[in-house]
Amino acid sequence: MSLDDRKLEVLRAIVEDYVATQEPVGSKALVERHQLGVSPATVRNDMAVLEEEGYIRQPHTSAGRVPTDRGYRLFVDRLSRVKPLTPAERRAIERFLVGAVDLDDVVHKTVRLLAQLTRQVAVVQYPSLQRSSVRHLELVPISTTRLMLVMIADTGRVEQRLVELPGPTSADDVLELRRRINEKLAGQRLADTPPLVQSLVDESAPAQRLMVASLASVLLETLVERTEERVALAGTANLTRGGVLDFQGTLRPVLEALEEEVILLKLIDAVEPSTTRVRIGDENEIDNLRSASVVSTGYGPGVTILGGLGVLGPTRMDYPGTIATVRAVARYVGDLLAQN
Amino acid sequence: MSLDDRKLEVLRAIVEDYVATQEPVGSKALVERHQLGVSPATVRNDMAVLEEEGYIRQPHTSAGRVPTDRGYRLFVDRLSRVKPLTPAERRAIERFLVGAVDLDDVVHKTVRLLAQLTRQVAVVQYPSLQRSSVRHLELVPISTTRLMLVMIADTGRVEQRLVELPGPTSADDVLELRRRINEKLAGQRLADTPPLVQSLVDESAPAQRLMVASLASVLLETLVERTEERVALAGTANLTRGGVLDFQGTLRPVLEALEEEVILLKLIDAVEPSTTRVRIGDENEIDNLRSASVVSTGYGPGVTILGGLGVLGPTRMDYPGTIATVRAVARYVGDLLAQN
DNA sequence: ACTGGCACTCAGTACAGTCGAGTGCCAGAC
DNA sequence: GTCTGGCACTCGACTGTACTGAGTGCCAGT
Repeated sequence: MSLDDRKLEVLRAIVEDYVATQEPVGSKALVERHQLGVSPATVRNDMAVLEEEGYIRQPHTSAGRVPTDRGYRLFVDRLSRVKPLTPAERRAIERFLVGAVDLDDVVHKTVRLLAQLTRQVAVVQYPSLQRSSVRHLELVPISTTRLMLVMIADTGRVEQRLVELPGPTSADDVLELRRRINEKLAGQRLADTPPLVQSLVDESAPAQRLMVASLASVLLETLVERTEERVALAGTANLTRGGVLDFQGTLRPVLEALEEEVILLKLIDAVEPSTTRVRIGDENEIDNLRSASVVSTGYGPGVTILGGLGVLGPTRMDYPGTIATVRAVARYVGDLLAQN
Repeated sequence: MSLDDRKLEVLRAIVEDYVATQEPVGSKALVERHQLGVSPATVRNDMAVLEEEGYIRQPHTSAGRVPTDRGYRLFVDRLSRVKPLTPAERRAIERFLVGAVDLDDVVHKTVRLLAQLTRQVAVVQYPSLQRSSVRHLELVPISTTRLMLVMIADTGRVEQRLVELPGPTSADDVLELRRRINEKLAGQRLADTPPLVQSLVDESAPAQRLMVASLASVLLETLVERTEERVALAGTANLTRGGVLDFQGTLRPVLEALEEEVILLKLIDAVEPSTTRVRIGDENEIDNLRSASVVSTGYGPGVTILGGLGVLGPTRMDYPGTIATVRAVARYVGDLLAQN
């Protein structure tokens, strides 16, 4: 059965009012606040149908209606247009990078900006290594049997790892290796490096092969296997807005989930820039976040994806506004990083 | 007026019971649970005195007593002995570093361990740059007018910054500069570098002086001015233990405070290893944390301080246990970092 | 100096009654 | 067929009252 236009209009009104007031909304209040052109009784009938279809529900008899996850879903998909940003928001975004000196700085400023604008918890992934290229590899001798490997990516990310060598190695050998390694890998996309690293070992003089191999294994780990991407988080204090009502009484599970980097990454994992993903309540795979919604998107110059970012809040959130902000910030950060 | 031994014993009993049960403790329950050897009536008299002196208070008439900040202070200073760690805790600490591959790893594992053992919010500062030495400086050309400066400290910390050059610079010049800069700075303590950096500029050929100067300014910023130390945080979910009772009803202010790195650093700023600082409730300088307590100490090999670490929880916390754990972890991390 | 006894206080709980927002349903109007 | 006004009904929220019991302060007695 399909819903006619007025019923959809009623649903929209319910979502908007509920998001604004955080209180179940009744038929009378609804006709007063919106120009629906019909009487409360009619609205009641519509509500009954909407409830039957699972878009809204009553917390208890003799209370108003509240949208369900499914109701929000319909609202997001068909009933909301993206809200244009206010000039103030626009200005905030443009001003936020003043004095952003390096990648860390950009990411931190971005995540705080996002948290502040949306008044939710914000998550920003560092530019993914998978999608970056090697700019330079540096080998710094720590002792005769230890090296520090430093990898600089074109996105500005810097990763370092300690390498234990199988035996003493001369400074000259290290220098020579450094030259070869850069010759081979600089400019390559990280995803393409594994065979190159292997060839590096194969082409080594027998005397050095062992040493090169131990370096190579750390290198591979750093470049590829250690997919563990980094993320920044801000705005957890926003979880306490709206009292204890959201998140069914306790922040516990939400805070726990936010402590796990793996979970954060799942929340915002790669979506093409220009598309925005909205996960509402139960749609979340993570059990602890069944009472939350996540709005996320990818960022990067043009259509390439460097990483993801997004916000997390109660299902009762201002979806149009949040989506608009997340998109705007993502676009801005993408362009900004493209400049470097 | 001084308190006789039994009154102190009563205070200790109150603190211990309250921490365990989180409920105001009355005179009857007290004599039942502790061998005080006197009757409830006597205890009541003692309580009246303790209350008059400000060590305990009644949430309301006809309720038991609750320790005040002042009461906890006395308890910590004079009534508690450091609780020995359980074997399980001991094992956990010893096992935590398995596979810690670099500094980031060590810090993250430490902060999680600390949060888990104390069941509080844990904060760990990265080894302070101020107290580190330069191991190596690397200059990586990005374009003819841009360099990336990478500084590797002996503690394993790596800092990077982008440098905009005043004009095109050849690769050879960069290499030469790299050599000179390392010759001058490698092995030096960061705090001692400013005059050396200046001399580097002064000794440059006039043609290069401008370029060196711009590098030098970024260098100084990175090494010294940018005192902004890094911290890691874990266990915020622990704030929700004990219901909404702790932190007078709302986590808001606490979560807000924890978002500010500057505040976190203040919480755990340098105390000599081997001393432990305890700040109880109102003793905290930060208004948002007036309902919390912080236990912190410094870590480092021997008596040198590399950084601070600590935990934050409700004033109603298990001080002896927490203090013991914080100390043990600090000592362990200090030794661990000394090995590198 | 300690104790037992006693009157008192007051948060918490349980219960009954009222209020009102909101509903579902139905007969009638358009 | 669709909408509306009317009406009876439900039930959470609030109010007032009464009761309970943990805990107290004080005092007279040992």
